[in-house]
Amino acid sequence: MKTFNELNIEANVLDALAKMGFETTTPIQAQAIPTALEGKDLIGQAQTGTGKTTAFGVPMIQKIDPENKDVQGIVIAPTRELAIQVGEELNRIGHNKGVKTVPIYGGQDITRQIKALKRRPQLITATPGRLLDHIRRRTIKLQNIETVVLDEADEMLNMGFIEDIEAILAEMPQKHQTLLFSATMPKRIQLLAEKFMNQPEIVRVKSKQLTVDHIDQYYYDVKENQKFDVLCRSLDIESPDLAIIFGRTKKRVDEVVEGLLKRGYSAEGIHGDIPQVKREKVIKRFKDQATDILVATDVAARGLDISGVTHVYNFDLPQDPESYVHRIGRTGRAGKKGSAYTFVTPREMDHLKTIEKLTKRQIEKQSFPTYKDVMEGLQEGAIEELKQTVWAHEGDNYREAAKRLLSEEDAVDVVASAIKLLAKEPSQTPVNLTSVEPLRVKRVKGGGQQNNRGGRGGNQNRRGGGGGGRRRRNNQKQDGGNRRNNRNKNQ
DNA sequence: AAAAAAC
Repeated sequence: MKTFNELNIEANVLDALAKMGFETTTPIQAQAIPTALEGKDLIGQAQTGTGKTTAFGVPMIQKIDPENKDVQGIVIAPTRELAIQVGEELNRIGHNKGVKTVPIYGGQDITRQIKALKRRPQLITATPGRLLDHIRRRTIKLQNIETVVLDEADEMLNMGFIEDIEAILAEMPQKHQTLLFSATMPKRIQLLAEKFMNQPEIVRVKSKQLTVDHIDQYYYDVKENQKFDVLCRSLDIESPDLAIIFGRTKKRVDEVVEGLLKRGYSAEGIHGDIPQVKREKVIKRFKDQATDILVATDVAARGLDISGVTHVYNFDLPQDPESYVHRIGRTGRAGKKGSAYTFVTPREMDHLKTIEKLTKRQIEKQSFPTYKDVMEGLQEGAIEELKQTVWAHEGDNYREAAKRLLSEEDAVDVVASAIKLLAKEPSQTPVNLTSVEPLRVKRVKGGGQQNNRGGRGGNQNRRGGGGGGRRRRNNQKQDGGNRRNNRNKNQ
């Protein structure tokens, strides 16, 4: 494993990386940084969560002349949140060098962006449409662009941005370096590379490194109308620190949020019809752990890097098997462990098999969570919470109160009552979801998938038995109605 | 058919 020190990175960038806690490189970084530093065009076939942003950010920033106040680099990303996030990371990497990055995306007041651009950032991270808008308004000038990065190129293709991308690339007046990152390399992206790139070097992260080894994957075999109750039970048993729940449609997301709120969970939703300002607030609250549960469409499936996400739920199977990998990649980040639970209705079982083939991992069937499981889980959690507070009361006057109580009541009864008080019965408020969208799967001819993953097929069945209930509960509910709204952060 | 994205 290589460290950043070995890669000819200039001191102040290296220093910034160290401050960010980055020492050893990921495979894509080790391969892409030296190539990009040589000034070569590069195609990086790598997925989200592999350290891509640093892989292109370091060479991009190293190349910048901080005395020059023109825009010297542009990153194009498929979603607004991603543009924001990449911008934040570039700002950190470029901080010591005095390199400024401004995110440019739709849904935000354009005069505000023009003001930010007047402060002369050297880097811009953008979504395609708004970037094009600025280019045509001449509020972003391209004459000194040195580097262009296309992030998640295949996703931009899927979302129909390819014409915008081509229009942007065609506007570039002079020679520049182009770095293209894509999880898959469909024909259309290859053509784009041929047209706009100059003898690109191809860097591939091996298939095995693409898979998500530290994420435990499970599925629940459910009927459509059981999903919501199973979700709540699973949340009660698992007690995630932070969870993301993916739904298939915007309406679906709204309904799940509403249902969760009705039952006392702390949840917020995000999708493309939510006003941009609210979207950013929702993400911020979730990052700050002020909200425990984020319910989302695939707008949040790619690239979002939120630390502390312990659980991902696929409330609905994703249409596109690729999307499954991206969704579950929101957990288990930075080497931490994560769990992914997928709800599968009987007619969707074939689709699940397709996903298993793609990820080369078996997704383990999880037994239906019973009410008894939930109560056991809640009780265990309550016991855990009690245990954590036991020593805290040493020597204070609560001990005296406890002695008085124990002189009157049976000790076991007292503790049992305490557990019962803490292990609040889950809300049974009826919730009825109406937005059942049947899954439509593209028919694929003769197995000719367009995903050239370069690996063998077949499952690598890595975990045999141990199908039973595993439970880890850390945080516990507080009192009454807003039990999930207050979090017990201190151990 | 849905999702995302420029006004």
